[in-house]
Amino acid sequence: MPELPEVEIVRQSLEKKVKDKIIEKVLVKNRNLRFKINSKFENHLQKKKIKKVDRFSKYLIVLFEDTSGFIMHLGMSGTIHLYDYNKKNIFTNTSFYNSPILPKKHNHVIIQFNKLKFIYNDPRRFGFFKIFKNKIELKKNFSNFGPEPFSKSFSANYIIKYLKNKEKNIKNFLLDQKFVSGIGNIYANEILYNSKIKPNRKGKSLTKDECKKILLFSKLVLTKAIKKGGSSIRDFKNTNGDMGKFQKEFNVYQRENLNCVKAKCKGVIKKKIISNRSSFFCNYCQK
DNA sequence: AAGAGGCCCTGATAGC
DNA sequence: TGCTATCAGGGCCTCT
Repeated sequence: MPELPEVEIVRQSLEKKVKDKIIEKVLVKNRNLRFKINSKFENHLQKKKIKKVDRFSKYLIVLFEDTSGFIMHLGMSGTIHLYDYNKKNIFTNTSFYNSPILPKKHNHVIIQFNKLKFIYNDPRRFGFFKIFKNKIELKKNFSNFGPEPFSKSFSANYIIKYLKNKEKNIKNFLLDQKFVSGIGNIYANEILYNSKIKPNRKGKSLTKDECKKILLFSKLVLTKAIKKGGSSIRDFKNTNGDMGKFQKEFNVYQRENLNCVKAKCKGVIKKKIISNRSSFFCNYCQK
């Protein structure tokens, strides 16, 4: 599920539930996620009071009062489920619903608060948890990352300079977290559609004007997605509550062979695999 | 050294 | 209680 907008939605709703709560008990059922969960993980979390839930790129950052904490990544299939003992309901990062049904398989990490249970579920196990002792240790994790699209340092000049003389295609740059942090496959496709640039264009082939469009639409598409509650695709058919709504606004993603949504455009959305990821684009209005 | 491709893993779906 | 192939919102590692 998670690109930057989805992770931000999770962050907002998770923080409301766990802020100022004290961790009573931690149970790791399976340490073998993307990276093996540190053997000190349980002790590190024990009795800590949560000050804040932060986010960088697609990473959630749970901060304790003593400036230590842990990083969480949801990978491709990670979901968070919170069981509220008072309200007897469950919040997940994919939807809100009242049925007290929790997934049965793949519940790898359980964090117990007073009257609240946090469950991390991840079938594919591409997600991970990583503890940090202080701010410096936290920052180290992101030292190789490029700016987020909203950051001031993600500027037209930065993009122009970065893409100069580069052979790699622009789609891969948008997915490259060293270039820009937080964009994944859905939004890369949508940003390129809005910018009217074909995904296979080489970095060095982009004009200054096109670089400015990349800048503008990176911000715009992600902002709009956050406002819409992110994108919910697949696996939500059994739930009734709030889902993300941005999937209704996809212009190209998963729209293979459909007509371009742009008025008067005669184009058709094509699908092409670029670096093992599906790329969708209009064969007419994207140049 | 930049860039392409393989791979980690499970589950849903389409096609046979 | 069919089987098999393909694909999925990520990103690290290896090879050239």
